[in-house]
Amino acid sequence: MSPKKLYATLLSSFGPQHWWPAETRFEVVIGAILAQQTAWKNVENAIARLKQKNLADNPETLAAAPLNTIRSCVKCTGFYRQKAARLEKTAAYFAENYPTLDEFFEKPLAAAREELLSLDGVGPETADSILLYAGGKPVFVIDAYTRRIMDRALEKRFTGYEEARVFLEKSVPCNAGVFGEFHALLVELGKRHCRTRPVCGGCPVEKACLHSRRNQRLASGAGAPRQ
DNA sequence: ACCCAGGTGGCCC
DNA sequence: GGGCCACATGGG
Repeated sequence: MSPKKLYATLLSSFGPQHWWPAETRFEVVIGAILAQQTAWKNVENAIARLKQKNLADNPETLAAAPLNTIRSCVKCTGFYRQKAARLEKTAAYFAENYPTLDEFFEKPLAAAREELLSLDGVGPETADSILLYAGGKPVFVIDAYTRRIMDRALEKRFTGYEEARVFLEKSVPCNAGVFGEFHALLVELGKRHCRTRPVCGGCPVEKACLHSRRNQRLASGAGAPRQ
């Protein structure tokens, strides 16, 4: 199946996902860091706590907040000592250089991307999430779901992040709205299927259903695939 | 009592 | 480039 076909299939079965769930650009930045290796529900919780203390409004206030306060807010997302420190440092960087974030996103894409990647705790996926969902830049976000689905549904393997990104960016119209929707749909597919059930019925993309490590193990011999 | 979650950085070969 | 580890809470 081609990526384009996969996109069409997912869009018609799941409908638009309206990502990224955030009220401001800065909330996207915060959420992108907090969402690492964590269920989104925990991120919502953490952002709600930050907002309650008015710490999610702008980089300055977050940068000025006591580390322990940030920790207590983000504890529910795991890796909370790391994440609190990285949030504070990232906030300090923007507060110092681009207080409103607007000037940052006016920069050329490549320059903005490199700058994000230089921040502690911001790797390729986090950087691209910020560029795409906060900045409206046409970059495709590659996450674990996307890789597994590419492996199994498209039977395509990539050597690294960049190769996967370029491939997906070329697979559909180069448009931030389309990229964002496609990525959100891939995550939705991953979330709905196969987390608890090795084989799911009614999946719009059957081959994508065996994508977790556990399910691959179950499917590849040891366990008889049940139905 | 496991396994997994919308990763990243450090270190090794 | 690839493999392994630490980071840590919350839900299935």
